[in-house]
Amino acid sequence: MTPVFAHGNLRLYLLSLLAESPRHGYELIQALSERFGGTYSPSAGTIYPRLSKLEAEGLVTKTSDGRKTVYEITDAGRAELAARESELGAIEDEVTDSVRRLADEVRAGVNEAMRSLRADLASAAREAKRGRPADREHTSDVHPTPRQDSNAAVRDAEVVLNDFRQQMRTDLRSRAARGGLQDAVVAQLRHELAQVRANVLGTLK
Amino acid sequence: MTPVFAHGNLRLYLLSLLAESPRHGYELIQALSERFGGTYSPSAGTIYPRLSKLEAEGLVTKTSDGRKTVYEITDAGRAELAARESELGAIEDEVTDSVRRLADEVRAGVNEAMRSLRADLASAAREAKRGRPADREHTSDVHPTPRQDSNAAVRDAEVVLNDFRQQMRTDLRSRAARGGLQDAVVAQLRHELAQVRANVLGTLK
DNA sequence: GGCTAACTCGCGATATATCGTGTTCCTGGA
DNA sequence: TCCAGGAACACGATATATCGCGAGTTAGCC
Repeated sequence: MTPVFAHGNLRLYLLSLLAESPRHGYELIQALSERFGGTYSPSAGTIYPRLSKLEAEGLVTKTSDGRKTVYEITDAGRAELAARESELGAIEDEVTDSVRRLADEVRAGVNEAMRSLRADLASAAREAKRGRPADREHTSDVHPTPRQDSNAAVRDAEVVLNDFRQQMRTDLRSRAARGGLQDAVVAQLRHELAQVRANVLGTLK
Repeated sequence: MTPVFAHGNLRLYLLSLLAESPRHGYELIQALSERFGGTYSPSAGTIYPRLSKLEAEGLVTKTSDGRKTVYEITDAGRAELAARESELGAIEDEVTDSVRRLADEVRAGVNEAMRSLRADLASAAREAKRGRPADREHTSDVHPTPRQDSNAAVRDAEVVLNDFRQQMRTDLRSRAARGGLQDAVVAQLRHELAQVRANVLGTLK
């Protein structure tokens, strides 16, 4: 993965941010993210080691303040910054370019497309292990293209089933909370659901 | 945003993971992510408070080991888990459903589409300024108040509901796999379930 | 029995820090 | 002058912990 900041550039950029005002680490991450339209969010693993280094070099000072750690630029830091101010504009342009390229890659990426498929696979694996009849419906689908079109009906059915279960649960629970829930009701539910299943199975045949 | 784990479910699920083997917090996050096909990755802010709570309740123990903090289930934890083992299957299914729905939303989402645009806007602004250029499963409370009696029926009902859902799902999916599942069947299912609910509600009154 | 105030919970956001990998840069010796 | 080895660097992954919001649940009062 091509880094957004080239060798030494982040160091200088952090210094320029701290020249505006003292900040703590997380604020610097946010500031960077904001400056590049939310597209680039440097990870903590990028920022904190750099800040430690800057401190070791005497360009910033660290002040612990409760949960936060405020960093402040020193005179030496300001001097360093002044000496290399001309580089800053170029750095910003470079970063903007990198970030734009990254965004394009993400947009074209297939990354997100397989998520629901993977969820199905995981659940199928789990069901198989539990000894239930595994429903391997999607496992043969090699293509990342989601099966939602061909299976819209199945999906609808799942929503129907799930909603029903949620509602019944709420009903029964609130009933149990005030008064008791008789076993007879549960028996009735069991019976009626068995009936529903038989009916649907009949239609399918 | 609808939570993936319903009220109290994460607590139980974490316990079940720790029953398999002691783990540290980050491992639990990974384990959860793995179980749901990488689709659901609980944040640290979800896991650590829950672990602290479990520790305060005496269901797990915390052992600091260098950079890591290993959590281990206690006998009390195992007891709690055993008492509610029947709920685990339902929880897994629920989570799978939630996650699938979430994935569908993301897939349909426009989120990523504006990124590079925003990067452009941010850079333009900068140049201008530069002057030129699930439901509720719950129940086991924090306080070990034994009231299993009123809950036994609810538990039974939950098992009934879950089994039904599981079976119907398998039925419908295998049907969809060989031939098509007509919308009419889904409509029928919806209708019949509404009827069942009305009947049960009638009995409750 | 009904209502609501208090409490619990899931979770993203906030906050910090280290480690390992792959790359780039720089320096001293051939 | 060239180039090899090491230092410096950017960064994702690893690791932990707290805060506050919104939604769900319960307990207690009437």
